[in-house]
Amino acid sequence: MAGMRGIDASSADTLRAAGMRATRQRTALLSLLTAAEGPLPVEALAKRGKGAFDTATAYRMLEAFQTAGIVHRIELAQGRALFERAGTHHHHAVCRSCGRIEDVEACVPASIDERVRAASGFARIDEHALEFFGLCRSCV
Amino acid sequence: MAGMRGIDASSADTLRAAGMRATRQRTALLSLLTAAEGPLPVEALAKRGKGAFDTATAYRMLEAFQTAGIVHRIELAQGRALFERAGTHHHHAVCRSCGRIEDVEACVPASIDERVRAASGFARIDEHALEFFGLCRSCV
DNA sequence: TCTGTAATTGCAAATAGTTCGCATGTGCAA
DNA sequence: TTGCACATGCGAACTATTTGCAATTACAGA
Repeated sequence: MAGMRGIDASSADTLRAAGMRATRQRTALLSLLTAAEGPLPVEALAKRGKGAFDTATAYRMLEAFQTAGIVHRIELAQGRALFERAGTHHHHAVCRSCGRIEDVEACVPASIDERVRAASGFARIDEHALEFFGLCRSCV
Repeated sequence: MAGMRGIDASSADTLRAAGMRATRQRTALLSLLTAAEGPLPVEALAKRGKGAFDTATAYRMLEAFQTAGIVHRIELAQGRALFERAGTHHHHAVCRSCGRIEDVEACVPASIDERVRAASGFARIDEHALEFFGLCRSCV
């Protein structure tokens, strides 16, 4: 792997490919998101970042990532946004008791976006989110 | 309509049927929600309530309504919760530009909740939410 | 490789939505 | 009609997120 400058090389490349500067903070944040096992709140990202970036900066970076389409923001926890690396289309199951979030493969027919567009007053529908709520095994 | 004590009679009945006191504030809030054309933030409910109830109280009432299953809370606007009268199962289309929210009839097959439960680590799935994102006609 | 410059960051202060404590008020069962 | 547990209003406290601004830094071009 000649030329690899570390585990963050691909994150830096992704950033530059998206037209944004590959700063130390952004590279660290994107690496964390890529390695994450699920959606995380900024608080958790900051903790995992071990001081590599400031919280306010994290929010700014995440907004930029969102705009670039490399990160998704979801609002499942009450009052706190969660962020996850974009790429694989999937949905979530949320435990009402402990808040645990699990990725879910199940999805709606691909044609549904178009069907909704036609039936609604919308000019275009380019994304959908599907969430399931219930109780995980640990919460009986 | 003998015996009807006003337009809020049914709201009061709904409250008592749910085992909660039919206070002036609760009756007013539930009437507003029932008459609403879509999900509303607490701010809008308070404004429509014209001083009939306090904002802090509105949050408390809405939490009680949620627990009783007569109101749904959704998190579509960034940072502010929206509330709507429960009853008809439906979903939402959200305009990324102006934030407009429209009800949508489209849904997933009824069997999907069970399928997700079986495939996931969840003991039970009793609800799902489906949101569509795009641009409404007014936002081109 | 060095440099200029515009983009980015850190810190601290400001917002905004939501929640809480507590004294007062009130629905409703008896 | 009355008692009292439950509800409400007010203000203060919280929490997540955003913003202003000066200092720092990535990286295109020399």
